[in-house]
Amino acid sequence: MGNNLEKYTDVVNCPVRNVLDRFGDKWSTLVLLLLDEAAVMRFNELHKAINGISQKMLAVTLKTLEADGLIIRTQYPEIPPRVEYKLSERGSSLLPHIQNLVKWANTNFDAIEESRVSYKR
Amino acid sequence: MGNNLEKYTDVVNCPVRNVLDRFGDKWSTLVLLLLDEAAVMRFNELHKAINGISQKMLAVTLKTLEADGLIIRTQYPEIPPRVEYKLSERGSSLLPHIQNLVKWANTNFDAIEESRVSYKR
DNA sequence: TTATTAGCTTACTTTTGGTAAGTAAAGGTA
DNA sequence: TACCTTTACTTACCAAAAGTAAGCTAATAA
Repeated sequence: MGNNLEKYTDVVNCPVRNVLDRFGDKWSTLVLLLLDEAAVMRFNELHKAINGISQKMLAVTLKTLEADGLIIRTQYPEIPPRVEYKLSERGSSLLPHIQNLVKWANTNFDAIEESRVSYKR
Repeated sequence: MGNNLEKYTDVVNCPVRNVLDRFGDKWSTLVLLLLDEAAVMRFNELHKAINGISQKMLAVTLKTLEADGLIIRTQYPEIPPRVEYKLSERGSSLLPHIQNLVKWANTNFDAIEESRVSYKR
């Protein structure tokens, strides 16, 4: 009863779940990785850089990342509008962990693919 | 053109995306964390431990984790059946990275919640 | 008049997750 | 004999979430 499994099993109120869900989606980590390399990027730059994302999903992704304080949005009062996105400190502190997952995924990709193929047979 | 953004932007063929998608779902990390603590667990133990998962989703989750070689399924020829799940070496090698994300989520949870609230206003 | 930028809106499709029921096999109970 | 239990699932169906494509907006410059 008093063990530490409890902290995972209450899915609804779990802080971890609550946070990880936000960048466990299809695009968020991609945006974070790109901003880590590019310092600042504009909306259309990101849109061109991420092959296959729609404008709507990019807008939604940027908005939730901003709401969570992981990226900073700077808007310039110009016409046509100019908006720049960059990592916040909080976002930068998350990035090493994502990079580690990326490294893990890269080193284990081939073996996992093999497992998947042989699992089907 | 020869920069290293390319390795992220081709979403369809991206090995990272391909791998991370598999445990970026609703339940997989939860199962991995539980197996890390418990060494071995049976189907119904997991079902009881994870508040809110359906039998179907647990079965699907365990199957894909097994297909990727992250967990090992051992079946005993008894009636009623007994099936035990445990982490594989590959699964164990992934776990520290997940734990790091969990730690990050826990330390940043309060601040992120605040950001979310003030973002709405 | 058209292009530009950073979106928003609408309608639609796809993917994911959830519910409820059923199945198998052997043994125990009435 | 009929039926109830347990375990580890599978199946059929349904709802919700995520994603897509296309069109709309603003103000200005070419």
